[in-house]
Amino acid sequence: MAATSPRPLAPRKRPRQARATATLDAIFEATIQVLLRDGPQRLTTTRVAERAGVSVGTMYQYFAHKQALIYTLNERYLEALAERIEACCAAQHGTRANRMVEALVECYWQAKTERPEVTRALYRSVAELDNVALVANFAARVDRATTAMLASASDHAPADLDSVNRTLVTVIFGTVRNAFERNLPEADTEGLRRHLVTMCKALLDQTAGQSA
Amino acid sequence: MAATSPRPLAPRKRPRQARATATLDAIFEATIQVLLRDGPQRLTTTRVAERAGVSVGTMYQYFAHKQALIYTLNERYLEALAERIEACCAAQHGTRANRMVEALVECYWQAKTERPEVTRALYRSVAELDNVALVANFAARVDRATTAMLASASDHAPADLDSVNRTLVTVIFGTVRNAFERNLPEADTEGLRRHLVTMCKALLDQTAGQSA
Amino acid sequence: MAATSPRPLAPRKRPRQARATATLDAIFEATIQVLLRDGPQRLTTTRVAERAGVSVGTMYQYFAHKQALIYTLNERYLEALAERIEACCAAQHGTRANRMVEALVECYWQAKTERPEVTRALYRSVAELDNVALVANFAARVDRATTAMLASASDHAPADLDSVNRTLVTVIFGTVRNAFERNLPEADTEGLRRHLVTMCKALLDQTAGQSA
Amino acid sequence: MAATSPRPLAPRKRPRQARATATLDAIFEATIQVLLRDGPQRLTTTRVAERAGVSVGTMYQYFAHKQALIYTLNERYLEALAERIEACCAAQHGTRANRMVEALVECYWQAKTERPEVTRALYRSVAELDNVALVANFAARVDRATTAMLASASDHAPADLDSVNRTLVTVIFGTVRNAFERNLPEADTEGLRRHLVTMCKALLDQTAGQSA
DNA sequence: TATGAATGAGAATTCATTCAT
DNA sequence: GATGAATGAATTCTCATTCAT
Repeated sequence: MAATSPRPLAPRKRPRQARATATLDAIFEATIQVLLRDGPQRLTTTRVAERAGVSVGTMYQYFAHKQALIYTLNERYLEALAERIEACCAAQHGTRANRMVEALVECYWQAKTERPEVTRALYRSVAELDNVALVANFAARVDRATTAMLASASDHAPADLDSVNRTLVTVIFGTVRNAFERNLPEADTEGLRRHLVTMCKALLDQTAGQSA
Repeated sequence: MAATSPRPLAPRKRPRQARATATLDAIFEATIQVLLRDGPQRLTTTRVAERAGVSVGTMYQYFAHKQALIYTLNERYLEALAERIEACCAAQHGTRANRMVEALVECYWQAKTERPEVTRALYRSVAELDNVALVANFAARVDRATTAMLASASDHAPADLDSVNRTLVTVIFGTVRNAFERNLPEADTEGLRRHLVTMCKALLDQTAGQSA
Repeated sequence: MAATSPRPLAPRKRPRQARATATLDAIFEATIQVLLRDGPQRLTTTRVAERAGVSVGTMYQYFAHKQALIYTLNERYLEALAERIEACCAAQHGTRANRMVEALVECYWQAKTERPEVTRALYRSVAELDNVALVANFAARVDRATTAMLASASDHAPADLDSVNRTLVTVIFGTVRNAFERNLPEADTEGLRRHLVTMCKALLDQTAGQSA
Repeated sequence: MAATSPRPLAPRKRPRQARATATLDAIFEATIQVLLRDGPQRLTTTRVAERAGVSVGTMYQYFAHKQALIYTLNERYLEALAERIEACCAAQHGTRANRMVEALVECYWQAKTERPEVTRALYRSVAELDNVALVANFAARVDRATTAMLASASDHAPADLDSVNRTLVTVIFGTVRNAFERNLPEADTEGLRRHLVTMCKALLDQTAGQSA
C-alpha cells in the first residue's frame, strides 16, 4: 500500500451507504475470525478478504494498508468499550462509592466476557501494532469517566482521587486480562470477581479522606 | 486460538561444548535486542543471527524454526521468574501473611522492572505463539509456591486458600502487566504499588477464617 | 518409498481467464525446458518462473508447492498419453490380435519418441515424487483400454486375458523405457522394435485358448 | 566439497583396514535406508552420517562430495549385478539357447527381487546423477557376457546375434523395472515372468539362422 | 583421524500491494 | 467501483561443505 510515512491509520473512506457499512462490518468480522482461526501470524489480507466475501482490491478501497485495518479494528473495539464504560459511569453518578466499584467491575467484566474469543483475538492483535497512542487515548477517556464518577460519590472523598482512580482502573483491567491469559475456568472466575470487588472497596475505605 | 501445527518447540540440541553455550546465549540476547529495537514484526531470523554474530545456519542448529526460538526465549524467562518467585516464597515461610504479600508484590515488581524493555519485549513476543501451555505451566508452578507460602502463615488461615491465592496472583500479575501497557510514569507507579499491597492485605483480612 | 507428507498435489486454482490459461501453459513448458537444460537437480522455482516469463508469486498462485508442479506436469503428460493409447485401442476394435499388438507398440513408441528429450526429462523428474498413485492410475486406465481391445479380437481368445494383457503392457512399456535409458542409437532402435512386436505376437500365439 | 570440475566420482581412499571397510559398508547401507525412508529429496549428508553412526566429517574422508557417494553406491551395486550376470552366463556356456534365456531371466529377476526396497531405492537415486557413463558401462559389460553366452549355444546361431542379444537384454531389464514401477503383486509377478521367458524363447526361435 | 559446530549461498515460500480488465 | 491475477521483495529454512578442536 502507499508507503507514506507516517501512514494514516484511519480508514480511507467514511462509509456513506448502507452497502459500504455492511462491507466494512464483514471485513471487521472476518478479521476477527481469521485471527481466531489462524492466529496473528496468518492474518493475511487475502484470507480476510476471502472470509469477508470481498476481493482484496475492495479491502484496499477501505483501508490504505493492513496496519490500518488492524488499527481501526482495535480503535472500534476500544471506542465501543469506552462508550460502555462512560455510560456505566454516568449511570452511577451520585451513588455511593461501593456501588460504583461494583458497577465498574460488572460492566468491564461483562464487556470482555460477552464474546471471549473476540477479546482474546484482540488482545493478541494489539501486539501487532504500535498501539501506544491507541491505548493511551483509551486510558485517558476511561480515566476521565471513572474519575468524574468517583468524584460524585455521595459518601466518599479520597485524599488523592486521581491516584486511587488510576489504581482501580489498572487493577481491574489488569486482573481481567490476566484471567483471560490464564484461561481460568468459569467456576474460578466467579470467585475471582467477587474478590476483586472486595479489594476495590477496601481500597476506597482505606483511602477515604473524610466521609461526606 | 491459533492452530499452530504440532511442531516441536524445544531446542534442537543441548549444547555440549562451551562454544555452543556461548552461541546459544548470544542468540537469546540478540533476540531480545532485535525485539526491542525493531519490534516483533521485524524480528527476522536473519536479523537475529546477524546481531548475534552467527550465521543463520547456526541458529537453525539450535532451533528447528523461528517459533521455537521465541518459545524457548519465553520459557527461559518464565523459568527464571518462577525460580525467583519460589525463592521469595520459601524465604517467607512461617512469617505473617501481610509480610508475605508485601514480599510477593515486591519480588514480582522488582523482577519485571529491572529490565523493563525486556519485559515489554517479551510481553509482546508472547502474543506471537500459542502460549497456553507455557503460561499454564508457569501459573501452576507459581500457584504451588504461593499456596505453600500462604498455608504456612503464622497468623492467618483463609477459609478457601486456593481461591484466595488465585486471586492474589491474578491481581498482582495482571496489575503489573497493565501498568506496563499503560506505560505509567515512575511517580504513579510507586503509588499504584502501595495501593496494590493494601488491597491484597485487605483481601487476606476479609477472607481470614480464624486467626491462629 | 519416500514418505511424502500428505500435501495436496492438485493445482491450486483452475484458470478462469484466458490470461491464466496462457500463464499455466507457459509454466508447464518452462518446467520442461529447465528440466532439459539443467536437469532435475537444478529445477528451481525461480528458474522455472524466469523461463516462463512470470514471477515466482504467480507460480505459487497455481501450485501450492514445487512438488505439485512436477506432479501436475507428469499427470498432464500421462493423461495425454493415456488418451492416445485409448484412441489407438478403440481404433483397433474387432481387428486381428496381431494387428492390435503392432498398433499398440507403434502408438506407444511413437508417443515416446516424438519429443524424446521431453520423455527423458519426465522419466527423470518422476523419480522426484511419490508417484505410486500417478503410475497406478495410469496403469489402470491403460489396462482397461488394452484389455477391452484384446477381448474384441476377431481371431483370438487367450485363456487368461488379464494376465496376457498385463504382460504385454509391462513388456512394451518397460522395453521402451529401457531403450531410453540405454540411449540406444536410432539404428538399433528399429530392430528392437521389430523384435518386440515379434515377441508380443508370439505370446499371443502361445496363449491362445482356441481360435475364433 | 572440493568443487573441481570435472569432479572425481570415485571414493577418496581405497579401504585398507577392516575398520575402514566396515565404515564404508555402514555408509552405503545408511544411504539406502535414508533413501527408502525419506526419499531422494531428503537424502542429506547429515542424515546419512547420523544413520551410519559416523560424523559428517568422517563421511567426507571417504567421499569428496555427495555425488561421489551416490555414484559409488550405484557403481558398487551395478558391479555386483554385472558380476552375477557374468557368472550366470559363464555357467551356461555351451548349453542350449532356451536354457540360457531361462537362466538369464531367473538370475536377473532374482538379483532384483532379493532386496526389493534396495532395488527401488537405487532406481530412484540414479535419477539424481549423470548416470549415462555408469549405465553405458554396465550395459557394455552385460552385453559382452550375454553375447558370449549366446554365441556358445549348442543349438542356435541367430542371423544377427548382436541385435537379438540387445533385444533380449533390453526387454528383460525393462520388463523387470516396469514391474517394479507398477508395484505388481507377488501373484501377478510369477505369471509375468513365465510369459517373459516364453517371449524370449520365441524370439530365439524366430531369429534362428540355422541349427547347429 | 574423527568430530560436529559453524557457515552461507541458495532454495522454497509468503504476502502486502498494485493495476489491467 | 470491484475484481483477482500478477508482482517481487522479504522471509524462512536447507544442506553441502569446511575447519577448529
